[in-house]
Amino acid sequence: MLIPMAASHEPRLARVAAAVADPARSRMLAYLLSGEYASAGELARAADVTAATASGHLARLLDAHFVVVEPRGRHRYYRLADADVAHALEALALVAERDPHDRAWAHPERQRLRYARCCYGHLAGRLAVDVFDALQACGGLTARHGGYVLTQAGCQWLANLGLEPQPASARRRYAYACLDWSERRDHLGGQLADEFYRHCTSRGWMQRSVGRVVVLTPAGVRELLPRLGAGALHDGPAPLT
Amino acid sequence: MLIPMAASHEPRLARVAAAVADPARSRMLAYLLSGEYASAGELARAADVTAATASGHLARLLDAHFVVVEPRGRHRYYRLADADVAHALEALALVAERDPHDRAWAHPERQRLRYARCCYGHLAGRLAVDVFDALQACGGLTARHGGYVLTQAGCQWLANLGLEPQPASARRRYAYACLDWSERRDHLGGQLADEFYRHCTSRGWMQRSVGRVVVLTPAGVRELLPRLGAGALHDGPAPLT
DNA sequence: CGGATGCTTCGGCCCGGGCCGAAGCATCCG
DNA sequence: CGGATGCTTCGGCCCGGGCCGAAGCATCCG
Repeated sequence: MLIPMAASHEPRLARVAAAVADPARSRMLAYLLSGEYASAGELARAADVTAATASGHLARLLDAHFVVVEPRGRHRYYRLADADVAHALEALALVAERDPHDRAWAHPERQRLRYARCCYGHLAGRLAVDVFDALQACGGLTARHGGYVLTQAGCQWLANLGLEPQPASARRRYAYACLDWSERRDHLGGQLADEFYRHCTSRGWMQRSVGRVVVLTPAGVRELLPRLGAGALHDGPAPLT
Repeated sequence: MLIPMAASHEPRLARVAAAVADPARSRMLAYLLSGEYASAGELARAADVTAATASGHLARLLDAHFVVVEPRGRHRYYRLADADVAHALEALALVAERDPHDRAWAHPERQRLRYARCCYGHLAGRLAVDVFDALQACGGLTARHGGYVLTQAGCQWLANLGLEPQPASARRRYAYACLDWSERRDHLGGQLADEFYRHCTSRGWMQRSVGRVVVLTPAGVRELLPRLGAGALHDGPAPLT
């Protein structure tokens, strides 16, 4: 009332929430959140409804711009529309899991997802937050037009890990803070973060597992973790699958 | 299906989303998001429903642990339950506002809220993110048991602003990354952040306005902004109310 | 080319939950 | 103490939208 934005703004908020506020749709969205993409039939099974019902729900999720679809022959593959949607879902899930706080995260699959996962070509999760923290703690990054650039100290820190970053491409953002939904913290995104992730996998420090899960290898535990400040060593899940 | 967590986890996600997925409730929540706390009658007016209807909705929001209530005589004052709830609402609002991207933020009230506001005793918003960035860029913080401690460089940076921080209290967290919903970035929370905010207000660099809004004074523009890296100077709203 | 497969559209059923007015209860205030 | 105020509880109305089976359409594959 006092704040005029409220009147025009809130119906949209309700409409967006309504897209999630159904057991079948929420199961579909959770499935996509862990899994990346899925066909309509796969989502129908995940939501435990008939294909007809699933189709209606998917039309609604498309309409709300929660998912996008790519037809491939007689299949239609759905995935979450963008990082904002994934973030909103995870923020809601955090509220949902608040009370029995450890229960849901305690599931091994979800715990691994929380520790390290892929996020649009770069690393996300607890491990990625630790990397970002370590890079910032040594003064390795300075803010520059809405993102970051590496300082001398930052280059040195990466060189110690054997990574010599490419020059910044003109076509994409070099480095920016990307919200980490599971940690409620930032990690690094952009060209530099992609290079870092590729470096880690090519050195065999981590490898892609099912869905978006990334697992740390023994080599990663030995060679990467010690570089990441005091908190990083302790409480990841068992690094081997 | 593949991921067993889905089956047990998602109904709760739907239940939480359902708490928001109603025009009247979403208007109430948005009102509390900007405004801090409100009586049942005030929320009924904000949601444009009768007191009876509002009472039902508020019971439901209480049940979902979205709000908490404090009775004060014949009034009952409601506020959002915690920062997780505020964050989830704002994450949903960002999805809702995605398409006509600048429209909602363009409202002056909301723009000021986005630039600087109070968040449980410390500063939040774009300005707070800039402060956090500046402190990290100079290597002023090191990660320590899930939070941060000041380095020598950090103490120096604060001393340049005239702030000599108190020793850490045993009873609360000293400094931690607090998710900034409007910026999708972190800012600093905890004892240190509270001291920083009090210092800024006592120096007259900023002052509390309506609701949670904090406005920067000309003194703040002159004495605080120049310390905050290159990005901070440019695009805040007009600092004077 | 024709059956199988994947998905959507259409109709019709049903129910959770949003709405209000009236009544009830507690607090406040003159 | 008694009327006014703030809020909730109770009943009863109504409708949006979730569900499925059947039918329809496109693609695939032998």
